[in-house]
Amino acid sequence: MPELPEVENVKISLEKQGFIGQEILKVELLRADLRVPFPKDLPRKLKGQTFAAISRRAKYLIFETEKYSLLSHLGMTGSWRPFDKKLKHDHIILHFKSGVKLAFNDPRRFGLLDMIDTKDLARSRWLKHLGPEPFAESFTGESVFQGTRKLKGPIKGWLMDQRRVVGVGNIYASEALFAAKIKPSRAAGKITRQEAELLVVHIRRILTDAIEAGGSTIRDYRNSEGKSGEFQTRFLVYDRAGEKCLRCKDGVIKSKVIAGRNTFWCPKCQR
DNA sequence: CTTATGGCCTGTCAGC
DNA sequence: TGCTGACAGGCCATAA
Repeated sequence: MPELPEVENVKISLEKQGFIGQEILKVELLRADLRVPFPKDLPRKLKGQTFAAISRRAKYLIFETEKYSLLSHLGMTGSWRPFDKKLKHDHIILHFKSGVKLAFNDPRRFGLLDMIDTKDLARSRWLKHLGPEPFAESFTGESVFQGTRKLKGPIKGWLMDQRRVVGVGNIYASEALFAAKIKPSRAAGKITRQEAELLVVHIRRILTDAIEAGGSTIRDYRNSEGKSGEFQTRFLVYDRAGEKCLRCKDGVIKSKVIAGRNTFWCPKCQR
């Protein structure tokens, strides 16, 4: 579900609600697993710890304590919210010393929770294969150009491959390629240096705008205060199949499954 | 190494 | 009003 802007907004909203500095008194597990089993020692390791920071790496949200980190992935439908009353699909509830509680809810259960020693985070099985953050200095037009040479798969798949660059999922891949005027089906290896440069600029711009707009809500996404995003009102191609292109006013937006997911583009102004 | 595919789950919506 | 099938913002294992 959530891509980088959505996860970033969950992080911001959790910070805003004062979850940093909260000491965990009790961990209430309502089931044994999500995408993978919860570590058996998860409650024992969390109990007595205090959240020192909440961070994001790629689409992972990480609650850091001095010793351990609770790493979470929202999958398609995961959400964190201050616990008030039990809802269907609540899977874990953290009880804090202040009396406040925090619940993780995930209907489809594509999400993930794991406990990792904070010092080992970057080397963990979840984070070690990840590519650069889109805002990292190392992510440049030149690095995209070099990293795509000779690849035959579609550029859209490359963008969504978290080993290449993180945080871009199905929606923002279509939007960024539209902005850069590149057809999603084009072989990654055929992207020119100039196009790679444009792509980086637009990925950053779109992600930045989407973060500021509170992310995109198609259906499920809410931040931890229950607020929907607004960026879905500014999609230029995503979910617009059959509509006139908003840029060239001539092409009709097409859609087709590329890299395993529905993809949208303008056949007239994307090459 | 790269790329394609299937599977994990539930909920919702369109079409019958 | 059901029922069925397709589809949904992600990721991983597997196979070719």
